[in-house]
Order: sequence, then structure tokens, then C-alpha cells
Amino acid sequence: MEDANLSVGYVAKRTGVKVSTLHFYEEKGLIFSWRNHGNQRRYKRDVLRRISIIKAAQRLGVSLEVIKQTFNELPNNKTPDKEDWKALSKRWQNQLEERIQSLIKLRDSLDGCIGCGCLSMQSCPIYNPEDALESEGPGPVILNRK
Amino acid sequence: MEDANLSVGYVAKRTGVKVSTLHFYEEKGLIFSWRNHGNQRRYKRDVLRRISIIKAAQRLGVSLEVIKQTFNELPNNKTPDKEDWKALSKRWQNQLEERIQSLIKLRDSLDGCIGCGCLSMQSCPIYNPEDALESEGPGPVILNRK
DNA sequence: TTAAAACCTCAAGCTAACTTGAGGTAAAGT
DNA sequence: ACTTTACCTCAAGTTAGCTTGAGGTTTTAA
Repeated sequence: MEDANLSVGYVAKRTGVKVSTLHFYEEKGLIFSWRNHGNQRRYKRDVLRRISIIKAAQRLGVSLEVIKQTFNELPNNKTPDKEDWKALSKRWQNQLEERIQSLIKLRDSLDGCIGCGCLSMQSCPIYNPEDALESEGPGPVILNRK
Repeated sequence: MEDANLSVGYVAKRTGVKVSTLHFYEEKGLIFSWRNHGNQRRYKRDVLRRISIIKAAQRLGVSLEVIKQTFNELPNNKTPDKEDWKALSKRWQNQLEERIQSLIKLRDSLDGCIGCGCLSMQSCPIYNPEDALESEGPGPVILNRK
């Protein structure tokens, strides 16, 4: 009963993502399936958790590429269990923290700059990324709307 | 001397953006130029400030579309002066603040979730956007790298 | 048994913010 | 005068993360 074979439509309904997204994730190597007699995708139940993790990580600002790499680091590319998720989320939490700090820095520079209005390309802290904000940093922060 | 006619190459060098980007901004209606005898672009000096503002706003997470709209709201689509910039940056600072708060909320949920590991699609706060994070919210946070 | 619902593949489209390239003209340096 | 550098236009390509559509097959429900 535990390694049930779930259809793509069922998985879509349960996770709230579209069927096309599941196809897409599979193509990208983020999830896996086998085919039934009539060439239709079938999934193990753990795909649900895998997708939860993908979605959670995305909300933390982690790209699909990085998520995939992370999965690959787990023995046998297994779906992260409780302990794994603990480690992953700690790691991503740190990156989140860095991004928050960057934004706070930016907000504070802005405080200083409002009223100055110089916007000198050479010295304005709003314009200039010198302050580690972009230097090698954590990459784009993206919270997807909708 | 003040409304000098600057070449596209000069403006590119001074602002650190590529010539193709200047073409692009012009096409999008973010900056303006006239042509010399030989059909080459010429800019007023204030284009430098305009580009500074575009870049600054982008770092605050404002899209080109919104930047353009904002410029359009200024009388005669003039380049924002010190006072204008004060108002604009205040406005954008608020949006920045909201994004920071969203991320902090997310970080804190994460704190609670690490160790729990449930990731229930139905109840996990990391997965679920219920907490105003996505609801109509401030839109995508994007810090462009490079 | 038949019709609707679900599934399949593959190609192309979407958004943002640009970049690259081809093919040609103008301006500047020697 | 000649050559290099700068500039021009227009079309197409790039990245991420998907979505849409066409044309066809399989499953399921009545």
C-alpha cells in the first residue's frame, strides 16, 4: 500500500501543481516516475513529499537547479527524510538570512540617502553594490507571486 | 555647456551600462535622445542622472515598467530632481520594507519547522503562503546579480 | 459499447531585462 | 587617403520556470 502507483492527475491535485509542471520537473530530473502498460506515468507516494520540498525551497529563494543538486547529494538521490530536511533547511535558512541582511543594509543606505539626492554613480551607496550586496552573493531573491 | 550632446559610447562609459542597454532603455521609453547629422544618438547631460535612478530603483527591486510609469507621473516626464527622488525613494523604501518583513516571517516559520519536518501541504507554514506573504503582496523580490 | 475524461509527445510561447550578431554607415585618428 | 573605431538597424538568442496547443492514445464511467 505504501509504494502505491499514483497517476499524474492525482499527484497534481494533491500537490496543487499543474500536470505540465510535473512533466517539467521530471524532464529536469527533480522527480521520477515509471510507466504503466499504456505509457502513462506512475509515481511512488514519496513524490508528494519531494514536491513539497521543492515548493518550500522555492519559497526560500532556492533555484530548481540548486534543489536538484541538493537532491543529488543525498545517497541514491532519495527523497529527503526528516533529518535531511532539517539539514537542508538550516543551510537555506542561512542564505535567507544573508539576503535579509543585504536588504536591510540597502534599506538603511536609502535612509541616509533620502534627502541627499546625489545619486553619484561614484559614491552613492544606493547605486553602488560595493557593500557585499552583489559581490559573489546569494544570487537573486525571488518570491514567486500567484 | 550644460545640455551638451553626449554620444552613446560616452554615456555607456560614464554609467557603466552597455550601449545595447541604452538602446534598449530608449526603446522602452525610459530615456530619450535626438539624432545628429549622421543619425547617431545624442543625449542631454541629465540622462546620466536618469540612468543612475534607473539603476538605483532596480536595486530596490523596482521593475523597469514601474520605473517608467513613475517617470511618466512627473510633469513633462522630466528627470527626477532631488525632491522627486526623495519622494520616489520613500515610496520604494516602503515596498522594500514589506519585502524584508515577508522574508523575516518566512525565516521565522522556518525556525519553527526545522526539526518538525512535516512539510504537510495542508498545514506547514513554509509551504503555505497563507500568511500574507503571497496574498496580493509586494510581488517578486529580485536582486539582480552581476 | 461508446463517449468523456485523462493521458501522451513535441514544439512553441511567455516574461523580464538584456545581449549578440550580421551587414552596413559615420566619424576620428594618422 | 585610409583605416580603425564608433555607431546604426533589425532579428534572434539568453535564462528561469513554466504554460499552451495540436494531434493522438488510454482509461474510466455510464
